[in-house]
Amino acid sequence: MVLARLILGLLCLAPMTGYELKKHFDSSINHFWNADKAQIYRTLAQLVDQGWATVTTVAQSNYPDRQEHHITDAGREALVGWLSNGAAHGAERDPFMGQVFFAAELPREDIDQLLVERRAKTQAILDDYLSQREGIDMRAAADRRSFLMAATLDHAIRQQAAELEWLDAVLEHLP
Amino acid sequence: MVLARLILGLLCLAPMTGYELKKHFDSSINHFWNADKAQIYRTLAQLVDQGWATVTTVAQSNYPDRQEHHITDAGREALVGWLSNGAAHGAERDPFMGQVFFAAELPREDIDQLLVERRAKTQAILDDYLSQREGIDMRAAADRRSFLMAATLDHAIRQQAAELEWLDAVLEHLP
DNA sequence: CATATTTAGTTGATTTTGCACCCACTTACC
DNA sequence: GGTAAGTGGGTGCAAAATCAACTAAATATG
Repeated sequence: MVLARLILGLLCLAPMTGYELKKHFDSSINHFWNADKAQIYRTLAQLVDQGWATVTTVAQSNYPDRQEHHITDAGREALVGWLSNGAAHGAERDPFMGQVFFAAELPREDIDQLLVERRAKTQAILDDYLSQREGIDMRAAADRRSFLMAATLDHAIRQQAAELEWLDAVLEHLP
Repeated sequence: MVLARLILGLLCLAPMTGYELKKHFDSSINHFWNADKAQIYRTLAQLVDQGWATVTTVAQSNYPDRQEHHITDAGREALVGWLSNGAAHGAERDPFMGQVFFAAELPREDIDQLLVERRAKTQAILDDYLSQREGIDMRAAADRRSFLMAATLDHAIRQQAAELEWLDAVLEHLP
């Protein structure tokens, strides 16, 4: 399961609660993965069952107890195992492309609307990624870890930019 | 469900068997969606239950009977309904980007290997898309339906090309 | 002549996902 | 002072997706 590995990756950076993991998914990881809260907690439980993580309850003065999850050596091994084997390069699912593929069933104005709406959303996402990118210290990107993390964001930026160009081309040439 | 709409879209082009649908997914649609055989047959059954498609058994001399699925008017309505509402623009899941994000756990040579392998796969996929693209009659793309279908392939080509450029940039600048 | 591959469809088990809830307590805002 | 948002953790359920096997006949390939 991919989600399990991503969680292991994050736990490898620091011990964390499910709640904190969810925040990471929604902020740092959102450009290439998203995860449901419930799924994160369930996967964490699995990781503990498998011996890839351990939990320690840390009491706090005001807030609820933290269920801090720590990666184990076995967990690190599993992560490295996943990283080393170049996975399947499949899936690539995009419902919007499905809509475009069959859009000829719509009247012309509705097709334009579909594309224009998508353009706005894509632009918004691109802007979001660009502002995330600005927040990254370029000196820090000299170290390999930060460089690679920033690189995935760059990838997302390139993808969104390419999609914008494509949308404009389609809007222009649509017969 | 997205799959149900995609199947409706294909049935809209011509009545088909589950087997033929699977072939379409593996050839014409593969650049933005893939579907399991079992799932296609189950979704077809659902479509019939919902009244969005009908089945007629067509006997053949040599081969097994064809369960030909025809879209109904209600099915066409459902398809158009899906096409008109600009869906959520979410998901964007890419396990490989997860591997890159955490690749710093690997020794330098293994990171290079990960990227180089991916480069080869991406190039192969791009070549495949490009050869599919060659097979498209440009005169036919003057009609709107063919244009839009070809456009989704162009999108995939742009995405793969952008990924290649990105991979090269990462390979070059990785500290 | 034997072994794949193609056509066509089906079943079962399991996993993964998504959605909607629920708890309890604290701090911030108007 | 009340209502929202944040911290932290969960449950239950259903839909969707995946994997693997199994049926069965015909045709193509070596």
